Amino acid sequence: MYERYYGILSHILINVGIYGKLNTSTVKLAKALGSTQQTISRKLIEMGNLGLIKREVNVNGVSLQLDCKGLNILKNQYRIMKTGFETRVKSIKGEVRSGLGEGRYYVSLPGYMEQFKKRVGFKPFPGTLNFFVEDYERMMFFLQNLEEIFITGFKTKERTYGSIRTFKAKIDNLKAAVVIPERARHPKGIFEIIAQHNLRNKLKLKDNDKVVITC
Amino acid sequence: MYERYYGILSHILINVGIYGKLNTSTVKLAKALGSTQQTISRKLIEMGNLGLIKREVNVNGVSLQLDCKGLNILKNQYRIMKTGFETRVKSIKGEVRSGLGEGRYYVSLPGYMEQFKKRVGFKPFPGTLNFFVEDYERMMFFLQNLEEIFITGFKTKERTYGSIRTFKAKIDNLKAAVVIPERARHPKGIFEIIAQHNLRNKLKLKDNDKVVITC
DNA sequence: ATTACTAAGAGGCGAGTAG
DNA sequence: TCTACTCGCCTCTTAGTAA
Repeated sequence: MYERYYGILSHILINVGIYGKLNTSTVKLAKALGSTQQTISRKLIEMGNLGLIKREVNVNGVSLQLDCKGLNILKNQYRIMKTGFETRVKSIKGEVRSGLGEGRYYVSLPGYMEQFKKRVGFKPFPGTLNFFVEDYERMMFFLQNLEEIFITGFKTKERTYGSIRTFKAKIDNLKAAVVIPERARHPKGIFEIIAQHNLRNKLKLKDNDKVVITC
Repeated sequence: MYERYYGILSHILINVGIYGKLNTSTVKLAKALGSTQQTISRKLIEMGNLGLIKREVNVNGVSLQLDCKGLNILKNQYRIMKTGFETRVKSIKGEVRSGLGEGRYYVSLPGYMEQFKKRVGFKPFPGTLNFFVEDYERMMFFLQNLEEIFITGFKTKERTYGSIRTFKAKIDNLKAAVVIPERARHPKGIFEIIAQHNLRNKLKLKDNDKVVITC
């Protein structure tokens, strides 16, 4: 609902804020928004009738101001986006799981290992610790908080290896990184983490033990 | 451009953030967004083709993830709104001007005066100081920073008096308020400010003197 | 220069339905 | 169930043009 008016509403907002009157013309607006004079003219009339904007026509063009309803539409949209972008999850709880040993194989490949060493800040132990996170959505917002390092894929004569999304994190205050291979299919909620040492030994972890990953 | 996809894009963002995969179905999405299964299905295909989302169809429904382009669209829109809503202008420069004495008349009306006393925190001197602001847009963002008090209009036997947007501010560290009558037509950039005392006397101001209004 | 009407064509929407 | 196609309807867009 009202999405078709977002362009004009935001244009007013960014130019004169929530209280100001924007003196412009349908031609200028059309150019700014990649539309036509006729379409803008019609939309402004509609928006006026809907109570989204206050609109005054004068000899130089039109004077536009956000009206309550239009302002609320923008505010709601802003609130949604703010939640999405600014939600800060500082830590996440997981349970240790056994993987299939694939992580060990991939991490140990020089094509990945060299990039980890150079860009993540440690030479990873050739193996991954798998863990399960109950609240997948929360995990995603946790990842948004972490510094992302993009490990690029590579090719050998035999096959292609995909890229790996890598997020710097900490486990028990040890430097670590959550790794999400572009192509790998884990069951939902299963993630992998790498660190300089064998985490199972170093932290004395066994399956189903609780772990906390932090920023 | 792409406004028609904002609903779906924001829905993904708020549910699983910028990295997550959202497991849903076209029916669920349609209900959540007030649309129909067919329309959502078609839009998802379009969005996939446009590179806005990564889309996987499975037996339970669809799995959706923001793709670079879709994420950038959201980020741009967010940036625009953030600028519009969060721009913080702490002070504004103006030059003293002479008004037409209307301010004096209106402020002194009991219908307004009582509200000022009760809600703005001082009994205003019956007169306004007019000032001119070069950067109208900046002034609007300055106003956004101030506490707004809405002074409602009233009727007498003779006529109707409109409402006055009132913003608490300071001039030379004195409590004051910028007043913008709903109906009054000032030339662009001309504003009025009220305070407990006669500002022209108290601050020894004459026309064209510089003043600074602060939060 | 403006805004905005008209009319025709483009394109989105959703009921029905296949797979 | 699910997705997604077809097709009729209707809305939106835009060129032309009036005021």
